[in-house]
Amino acid sequence: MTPKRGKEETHVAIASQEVSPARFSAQLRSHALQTRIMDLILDRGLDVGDALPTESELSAELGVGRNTVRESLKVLQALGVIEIRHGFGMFVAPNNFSALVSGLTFRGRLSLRHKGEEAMELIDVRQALESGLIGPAIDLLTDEHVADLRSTMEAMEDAAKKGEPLHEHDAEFHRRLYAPLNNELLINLMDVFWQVYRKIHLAIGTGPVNLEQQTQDHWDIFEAVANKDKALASERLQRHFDGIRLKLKDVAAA
Amino acid sequence: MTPKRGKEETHVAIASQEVSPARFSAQLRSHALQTRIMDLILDRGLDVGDALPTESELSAELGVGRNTVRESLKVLQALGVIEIRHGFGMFVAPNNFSALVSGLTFRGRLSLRHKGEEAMELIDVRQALESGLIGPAIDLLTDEHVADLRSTMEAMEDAAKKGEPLHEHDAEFHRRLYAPLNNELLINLMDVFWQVYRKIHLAIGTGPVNLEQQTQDHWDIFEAVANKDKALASERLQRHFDGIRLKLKDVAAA
DNA sequence: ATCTAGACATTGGACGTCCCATCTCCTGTA
DNA sequence: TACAGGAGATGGGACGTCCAATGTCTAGAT
Repeated sequence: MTPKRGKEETHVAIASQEVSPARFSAQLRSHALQTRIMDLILDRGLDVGDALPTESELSAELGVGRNTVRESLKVLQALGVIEIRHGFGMFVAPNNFSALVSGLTFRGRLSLRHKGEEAMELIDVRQALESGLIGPAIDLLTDEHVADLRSTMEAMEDAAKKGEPLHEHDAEFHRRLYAPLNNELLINLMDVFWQVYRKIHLAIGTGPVNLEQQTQDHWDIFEAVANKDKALASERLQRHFDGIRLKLKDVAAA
Repeated sequence: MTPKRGKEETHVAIASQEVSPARFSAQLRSHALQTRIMDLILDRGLDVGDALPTESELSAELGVGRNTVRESLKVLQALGVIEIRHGFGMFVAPNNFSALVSGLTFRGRLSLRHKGEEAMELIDVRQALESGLIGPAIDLLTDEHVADLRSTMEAMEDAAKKGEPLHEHDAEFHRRLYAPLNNELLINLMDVFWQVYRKIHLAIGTGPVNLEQQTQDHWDIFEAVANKDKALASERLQRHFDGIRLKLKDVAAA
């Protein structure tokens, strides 16, 4: 007999955060193991780039099977905590949020099947972050930063003239826009959002792209930033994202 | 390029952005497996709450061992993609960013050993997000939202008078502040940041807390929001985070 | 007829073992 | 001196086995 799963009456109330008295050990044990490994790293004073004990050593020290510890290690790798190199060892990873990309992308694609709400939410957050932080960034802007931005824009323009895709330059532009803030977390976050947005876009198929318009938008933003006109820069960024939002809506409708 | 942080020891140069041609299969195979599972979910049209195939079925369908598929499943669980319930099955998880908390917390604690920079960066991002988004939130604020906020504040005041910790009310206040935006991603993100901040704070030991002052800060913010005074609300939020930042610095110094 | 306790099937959790893949480092040879 | 190849170590993966948790179903009592 094949009990058809998954199409039954919706199992409601999955994952309510309340303390469901039932599954205490279920979820928590593996999580506890992950925590123990992270604590071990912190306790031993390991720093970024330092090597962790081998899988076997960890298995012995933590008193769990190697397969079990491997599962936790994979999770830690996915969370960007450690880096695993086949045949060499495991190391404390540098800051790296790329792990979040896949999870968020999945969410986005899942929601796109319905109304694409979540993809819009992503744009909203990006818009708030970028247009809100451009002011503080301009405060800290140096000539060097402006020069970097200009060279990025020139590269983007070159690519546009050649008809090449400019997403890499686009990402680089936004990244450098906030470099003055010297906030790695922010840069990583925005990078993640950017990549997720792009992956979702790829998954649903990109509409027609207007390379010249896209380049001009960025030049306009650059101009406002170079002139240290915070209000104008913020407004143009706002517009920039409005445009992205509209385009996404169009594509989703098709 | 991510800005280089301080120490540059000469041992293993791992994790450089270079695409080491060797590490293709190593890192990518497990990642590919995760992607295959996510694609399988999307292809079959599974939605939040629907059941996935069992571990054995997945193992057979994907042509990999059960242990291997389990590692990927654990990763997907950690990324908040699926929910695993012992003895029952695996299900597509609802939006849930709590998975990111542990990874970010680890990062924060790791950085606190040096200069606590990363914890500060976290505050910066929160500050930018909250003070930047309070305006749009006020635009969409209804009387009901205000009532919710007021009741949260009253609960906080009660707790303060009893000398109880108010972190839960604190979190609730900030959550409800942005409820009008109806942006789940944002709420989840801010929740994550809040929890990470709290965990880091716990880990390094909380300094003396002034319950009355804390409550008053929130009342001030509430007042500005209830009066729909965007500028004042934004400024008071800004100051609120400035206070948090100072306190964190004090604790880290001790 | 209804309710409850316990058996049962299903499913994930943990572990051990074996072998393969890949990396680094060292050694030997040209 | 330089290059190639092997040795050793380490992670990657696959089964197989047993354990534990959970939901369901049935038999018995009331």
